[in-house]
Amino acid sequence: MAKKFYITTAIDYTNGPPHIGHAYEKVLADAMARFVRLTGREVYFLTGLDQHGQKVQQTAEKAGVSPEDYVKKISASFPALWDRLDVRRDGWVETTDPRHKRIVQNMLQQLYDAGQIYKKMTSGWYSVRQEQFLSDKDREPDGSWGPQWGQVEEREEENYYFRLSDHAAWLKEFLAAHPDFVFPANRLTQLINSAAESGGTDLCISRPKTRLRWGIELPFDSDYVTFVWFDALTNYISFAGFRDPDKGASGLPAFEDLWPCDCHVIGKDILIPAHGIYWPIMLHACGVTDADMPKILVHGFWNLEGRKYSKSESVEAKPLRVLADYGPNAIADAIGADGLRYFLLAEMATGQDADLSEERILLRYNKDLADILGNLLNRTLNMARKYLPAGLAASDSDGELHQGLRAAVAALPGNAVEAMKTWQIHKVLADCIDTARLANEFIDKTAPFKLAKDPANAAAVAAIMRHVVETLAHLSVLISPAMPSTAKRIQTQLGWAPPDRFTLSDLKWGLLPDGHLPGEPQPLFPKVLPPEEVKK
RNA sequence: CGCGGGAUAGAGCAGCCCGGUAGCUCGUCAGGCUCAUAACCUGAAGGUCCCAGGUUCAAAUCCUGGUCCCGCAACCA
Repeated sequence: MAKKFYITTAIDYTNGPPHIGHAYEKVLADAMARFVRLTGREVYFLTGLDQHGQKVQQTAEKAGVSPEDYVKKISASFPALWDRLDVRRDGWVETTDPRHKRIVQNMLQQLYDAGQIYKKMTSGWYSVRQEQFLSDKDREPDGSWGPQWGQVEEREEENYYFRLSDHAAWLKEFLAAHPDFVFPANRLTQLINSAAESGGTDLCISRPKTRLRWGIELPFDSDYVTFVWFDALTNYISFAGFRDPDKGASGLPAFEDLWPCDCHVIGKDILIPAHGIYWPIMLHACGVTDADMPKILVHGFWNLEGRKYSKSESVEAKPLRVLADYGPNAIADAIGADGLRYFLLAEMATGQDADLSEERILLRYNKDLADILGNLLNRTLNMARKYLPAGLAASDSDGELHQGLRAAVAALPGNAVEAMKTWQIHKVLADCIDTARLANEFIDKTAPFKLAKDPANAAAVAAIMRHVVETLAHLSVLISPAMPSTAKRIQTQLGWAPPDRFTLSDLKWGLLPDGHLPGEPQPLFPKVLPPEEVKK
């Protein structure tokens, strides 16, 4: 079998319900996966949850429940949201999964046997109240420990360390030789600089069970668990079927069909050091070759209303008029799952930061989706049914405006493929909306609603309607990675659907046959207006 | 001189790599249209492209210096 396109997201930490950043990353990866499928390639999309760790243990204790029960409860809210948002995953990660635990222990044992893991005593400042060691970052500006830490004392602790330093030189060479390891390029630069400064430090990979019991036990010392690095990063490989002892029976995919991963979709906060330094070195130390290293796409962050509000002393946060809050569920309540997907994907240039504000959310939805795209479909179907009761008809009527629209539509698939080489999905969407604008202009300028008054213009009207309906059919396919259910709704109304195994290269003028009768128009995106604007 | 990003019309952004009339969306103003979700289409006003130098026939774009904003800095998500 040909290698599938293997795409993953960061796994979400289950110490709270999902927020907009979680949703963006999953929607982005899902749209990428759908786009690649549309080009005809098989895809495996993996996402899931990081359930271990100190914060979960502490939060659970505070709530008076076991970590197992707490995780179970919080974990459910993630897949529920992904279902709602049409995030179609092929595999699902839960780090408490015994199949995962087995591989983590296998890798740790291998590295231990190879002398890559050793035990060392270190000392540091420990907060008794928070049950954690503190770093200099936790100090107050004057160097003291803040009152939130309670009593702070110097403590000694023995832990296991991974010989990161052995591989620092390899990593530098690897990064220099593989500029496509990280996208966008500026993130790679940052990583290379960061790797160049690194060197001597090894990575602490354990916690004594006295302090943290909620994790995967070290296979060579039952008094310790491993945490975050070997626990979470390894999901990309364990759930891809790496060293699967029950191949075929485990329910995991065949590793050779997936690896190396084509794209780890992650946020900019976890590139350095986790995904850019630890992860490739872990893989390298376990014997993964340079040619089999994964690739990484780094996306930006959503800032809440320009982040100015939290800083300025005038704390007057803008009151929300339509949204209950800025959580993904509240936004989807207002503008639908595809409305949210569209906003997230269109508003953020992949890799950059963007602002989250109610104003922008409503603008994107009401303008792009309702006025431009939705209204285009609506007016088109109304006219088609009125003027072409016998369905689409052949016509040799043509003109510059017709040619212009055809040329714009014909350019869409190629432009989309080009833009998606660097995952610029916002460009694909902007292109689609621009084409819908052009179709609106085409209608206004050719004025079929005037021509239709005289039966002598039948051929001209037929040509115009054919052009707009074809345009809409093309657009429905091109927006489908970003808005899968909207694509289906458009196609239902058009009375057309792409046949099985339809790919982008099949997207050519002439999708709809003569005699085709478009369906009933239904508003795709009802306007969502703030209360004071509904007045009339 | 720790690293990286940003500064372009009232707002949000593109253009910068590969110099050549400063562009898009929203908002504002005026007009058109009526098939359509009070939607659509056309036109206008609005900018010292952060500052100061330099290179050039020509700089938003290239070079140097500076200012301000944001993020990250390798033992704990």
